[in-house]
Amino acid sequence: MKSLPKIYPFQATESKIYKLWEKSGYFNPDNLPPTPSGHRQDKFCIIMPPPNANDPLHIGHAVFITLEDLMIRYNRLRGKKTLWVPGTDHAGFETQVVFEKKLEKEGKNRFSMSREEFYNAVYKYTQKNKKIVRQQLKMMGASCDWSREKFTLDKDIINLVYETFAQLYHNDLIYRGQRIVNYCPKHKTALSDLEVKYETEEGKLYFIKYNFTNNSERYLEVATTRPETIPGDLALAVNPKDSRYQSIIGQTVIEPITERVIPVIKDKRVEIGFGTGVLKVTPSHDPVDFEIGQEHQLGQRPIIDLNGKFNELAGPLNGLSIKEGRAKVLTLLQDKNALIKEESYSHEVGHCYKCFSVIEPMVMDQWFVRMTTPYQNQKSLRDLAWDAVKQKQIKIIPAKFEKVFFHWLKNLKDWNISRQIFWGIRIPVYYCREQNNSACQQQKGIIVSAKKITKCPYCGSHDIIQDPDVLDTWFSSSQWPFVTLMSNQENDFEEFYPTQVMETGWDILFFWVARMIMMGIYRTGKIPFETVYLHGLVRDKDRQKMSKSKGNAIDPLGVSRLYGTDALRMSLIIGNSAGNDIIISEDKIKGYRNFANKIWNVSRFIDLNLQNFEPQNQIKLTSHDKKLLNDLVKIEKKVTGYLDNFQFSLAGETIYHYFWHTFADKIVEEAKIRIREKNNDQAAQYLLYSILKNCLILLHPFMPFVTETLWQRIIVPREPNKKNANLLLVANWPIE
RNA sequence: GGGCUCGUAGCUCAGAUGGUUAGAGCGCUACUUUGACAUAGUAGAGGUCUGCAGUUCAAGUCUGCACGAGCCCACCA
Repeated sequence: MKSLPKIYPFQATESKIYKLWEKSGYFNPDNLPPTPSGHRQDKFCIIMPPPNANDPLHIGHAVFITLEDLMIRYNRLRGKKTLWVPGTDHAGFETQVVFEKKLEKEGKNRFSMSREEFYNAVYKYTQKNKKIVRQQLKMMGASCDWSREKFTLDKDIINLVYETFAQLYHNDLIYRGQRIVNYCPKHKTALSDLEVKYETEEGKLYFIKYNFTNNSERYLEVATTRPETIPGDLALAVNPKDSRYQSIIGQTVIEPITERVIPVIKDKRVEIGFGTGVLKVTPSHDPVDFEIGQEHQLGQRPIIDLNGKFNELAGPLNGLSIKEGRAKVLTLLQDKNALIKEESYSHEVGHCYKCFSVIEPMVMDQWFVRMTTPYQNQKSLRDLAWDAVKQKQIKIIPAKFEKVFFHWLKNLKDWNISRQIFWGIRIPVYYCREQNNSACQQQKGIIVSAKKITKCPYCGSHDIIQDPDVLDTWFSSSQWPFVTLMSNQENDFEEFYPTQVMETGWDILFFWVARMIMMGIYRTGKIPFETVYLHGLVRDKDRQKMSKSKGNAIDPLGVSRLYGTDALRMSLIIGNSAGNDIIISEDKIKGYRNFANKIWNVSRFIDLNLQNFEPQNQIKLTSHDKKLLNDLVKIEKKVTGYLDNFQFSLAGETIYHYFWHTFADKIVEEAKIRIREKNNDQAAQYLLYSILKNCLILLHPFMPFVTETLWQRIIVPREPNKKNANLLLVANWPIE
């Protein structure tokens, strides 16, 4: 047999090894061979957080692939029936934004094509990306079951999502309402509260005169940051406890721009200490004002349209942009001598998390999920999630995020799930415009239907239209654990739900994890997963978040081609503890490439020194040898303990350190002398062989390619008759 | 305005429930091409674990305060 090359040739072996695994069928839990102790009884299932099918994978994906594959491989070696379900996400808004940018470059936009054309073009685009993502996952060594791959727009997935929508609607947990929502004027869609990012901005606080109607000499002074919304004012408000203003409650003033008469009301939401203690109430363009308006039945006066321009109700501002409108209002106020003063003022302004446009609060008809309302003698969705974590049915790692989780739930408001975009799952609702019988009127003409319909099921009218909006991506994602299992093999849901681990980034704890817990329990009565493991974000040497636009991103494929996938994986595991951001650099990856080479060369040396060695032979070991083997058992126990506790970095460091500085530096060096002095010392050979074999198993979840390559080369030919020994992928973990 | 986290070697970070001379990678210095590996080996330099006070037989690890850094949430217009 030809000896191994001096340097680990990862380029030449990785894809071959992956094919070998795929061909075995062992990624599929149904095909896994039995273990020495018999049947694989315990289950271990992870549902992959589906990467967005709108771009190739980046280094952040490499983190989750590595950690999840590590857990899956470890548990497979431990003899569990393991399932890792892969999939991709259509990522509604995100993908639409990416695609629109692409269109922009080509000089087009989404309004220059029909809704259907747009949808089809994006669909094609995501299909292309799905293929790329699949290739990349394979390259990273992901041992997921491709026969169960899912896409969030698969028909069966959509149907299940629609079922949930209908169920929520019938439980009165979903409602349509005219409410004030976060509106991005650039993308022309509403966003959920989570999609608004607040940032401190230096602005101005303007103090403005509102004259009383009964006495033009007297006026109220109002402080505002947004004078351009004055034409939308429907009242002024003061705090009922504010002694300064008791006498003027109930009087009327003149709004200074369009000179309408508006009342002065009292409301506890007004802070006595802020500005002058008088608030201008603009119910159509401010969330607090909206609430005040509702309570005092002030009605609505929208002066800004969906393009972010003022309309005719804004009087002299008609047709202007918001910025222009503000300038105009200020000149008008000055002309009227109504602007008392300006103060500089820094405050938090909401921005679209994608394009950073200033969010315009707008009153729109939208679909909401009730988060804090109990239903049918059940707890609210919020409380379902709250209790599951509180009662430790679900454990969050690291635990510090449990606090964050509860804090978020505490302040939760209803969830806006409708988006005014084209790409995504269309809301399964139709409106009957005739409503020509009482049954239909009772439903307010709202028909929730998963199937496309052409006539109203209540009154038979053909004058129906489908709701134009699509669902927030996170609405479908929140159901991912059970819809993936329900739509796969017949028994998957019964067998694998609840899953064992949900591994994802801490940045989507609210977006995704919290909502998965709510929806999972709501729909199935069971928690979706037992443990949530949150990894950190990948940052560069200077702690900057990696991104393509910053140009500091490490391309996982690039480094994997340069240094090997195993090196990349190891560098993403070591130094990466739950919840903490992970910093990687090319130097670090190089270091683990060197380690892969170390493993290779120790194996190469052993391979060259195993003449006449039969692993089956009875061998008399020295007491020193026995001690060394016993030390190895200690290491095995330590690594196992760390892995069971999700301390992957410590597990990796332990085996790394043992392999290099104990096995290679000491044990191999000592054995080298014995083998040289006593021709082919059988005990020394046995020692090296068995330690190497166990180390390959221990290292396999971390560095699957190099270990499997060596297993095929060194172990398999020497133990040809052993069942299941043909693939390291399904070998047996050295300790129970 | 509320909440959370962090401050350990030149750099980037580990150090669970407090317990022997505080660890890793990279970097640095000197020597070594010796038949597994120079993607290496041997030897070594480098830390009063931000500061102060406290709890304890014992603190990087727990408590309080101070200083410094970062993050999240939030309707004071």
